[in-house]
Amino acid sequence: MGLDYQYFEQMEAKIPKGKVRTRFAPSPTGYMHVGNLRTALYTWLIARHGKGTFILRIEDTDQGRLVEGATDVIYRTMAECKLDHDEGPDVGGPVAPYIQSERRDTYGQYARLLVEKGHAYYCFCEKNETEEEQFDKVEDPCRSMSLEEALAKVEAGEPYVIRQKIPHGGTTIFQDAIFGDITVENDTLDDQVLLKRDGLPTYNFANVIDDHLMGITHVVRGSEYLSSAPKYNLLYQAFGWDVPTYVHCSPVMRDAQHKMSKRHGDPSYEDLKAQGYLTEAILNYVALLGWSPRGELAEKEIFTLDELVEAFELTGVSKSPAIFDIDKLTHFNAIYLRSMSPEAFLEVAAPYIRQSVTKYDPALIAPLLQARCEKLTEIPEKVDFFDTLPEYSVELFTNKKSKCNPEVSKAMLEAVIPMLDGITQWTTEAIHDGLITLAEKLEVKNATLMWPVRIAAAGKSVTPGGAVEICHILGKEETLRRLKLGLEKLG
RNA sequence: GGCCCGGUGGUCAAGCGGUUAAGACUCCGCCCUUUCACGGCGGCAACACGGGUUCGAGUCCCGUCCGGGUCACCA
Repeated sequence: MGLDYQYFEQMEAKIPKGKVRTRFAPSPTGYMHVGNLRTALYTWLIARHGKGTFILRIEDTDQGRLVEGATDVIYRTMAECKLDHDEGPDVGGPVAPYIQSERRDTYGQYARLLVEKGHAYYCFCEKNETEEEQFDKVEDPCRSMSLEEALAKVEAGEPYVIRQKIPHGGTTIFQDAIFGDITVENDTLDDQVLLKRDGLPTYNFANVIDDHLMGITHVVRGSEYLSSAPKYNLLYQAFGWDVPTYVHCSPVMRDAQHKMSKRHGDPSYEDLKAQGYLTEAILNYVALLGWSPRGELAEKEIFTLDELVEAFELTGVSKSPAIFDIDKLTHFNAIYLRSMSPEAFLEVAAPYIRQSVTKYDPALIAPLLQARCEKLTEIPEKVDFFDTLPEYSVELFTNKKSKCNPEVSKAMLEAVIPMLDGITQWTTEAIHDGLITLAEKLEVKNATLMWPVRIAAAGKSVTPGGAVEICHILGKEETLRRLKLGLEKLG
């Protein structure tokens, strides 16, 4: 089983060089964590900021965890977020394939190359079944086995794994763009499994091989991998390869001690969308969870994707974990909602309006909502009174600030009904002018007249829009019907 | 337990030896007003602790405490 050196030369020859290349490498689990999304964003941002290449790679080496349709979620999310990739399983590229399960042979080749170089060895030990509380490092007997003996066992069909041979003694220093230089004693490192018994690589090994072979210049990942980084360095050194820039990001937390996780019911990107959040708002918020702009831009919070590309610098990435604050996301969402053009808002709001309104045109209702909702999902409840007047209590006619009580309200409605009945052109202007003029005539505050009208028209104490807008949308006939009903209620 | 990392208001955070320690969210007032919002103005609230170094320390060093990560043939 000699090694095919030409193979390695060919692989090396394909590696693109000279510009920034980053990769987002999710394992297909079926949903996008907020933390994952942020990693994807930062990775994409580094590539775009550096006018480089962004690659999508699928890490599916865990055969036991494959989920049907899971890669689709990744493609869809990336597309929705406009985090476009230049190379990947779907679009191809110079260093294809971009799915790890299709690169199986490569990992085996490189693992054996490493054995030959003396930096890895075959291990035939039985799987260590979860030894609890066993922290002590023990020397693997296979480490000192001769290569001839090991190869003979392999020939004989004995199952094996390939382990990294960590040097005894000495220290390894690795540099991280966020955390700086970190030094560790080699003796604290384990002889990591590189190639599993099933012939597939471990995550760590596959990463090193792929990142090198794909010419990745910046490796962005979660800080949970920080402690395995020295082993990566040793691997790069063993192969004689350049070490890429590491960018370790601290996790997005649900509270001070727990990472956000699907298990605990924390929302994924998809969940947030379903809760009425806009993609742009989610991205903007997530960008600022663990990164903040420097200098002049330090106070800026609202960023378009293009602005992020321009402003994003590694120096602004935080070392400490950040707690996800749904209230602040909600605030960002409200800002995005309000800043949309009326047409754009109508488009996103219409489906929600239609959930509870069928008799009236969403285009008339949407303008009342734009400044009044923080999430799209709040809409149906806010406008439910349009289709059907809810049951309501006469108590609603009492309002201190508007100087209203049932008695006053009754008088107001008695004056309003004939006035509205006389309007021929049912426009907001006509209704507004009619009511204002009437208030003047009756010598009452506008609020005193408006309050009972709105209550009778909507049957709710809090409504989007005021009396004028609501009456206008309801139409003359329905308005008069409701006001008369209110009057009856007031006896 | 070993090793690694982190620690500015409740939350996100700026700060790079000298500042009245920014800003945003939340919360609370006030103004605007046709309810509620929007908008405007104002307010509450922080350098984990102890030692150094220095004329001077949130900023540098050491220790303590607290939190996180990791120690898989999972990623």
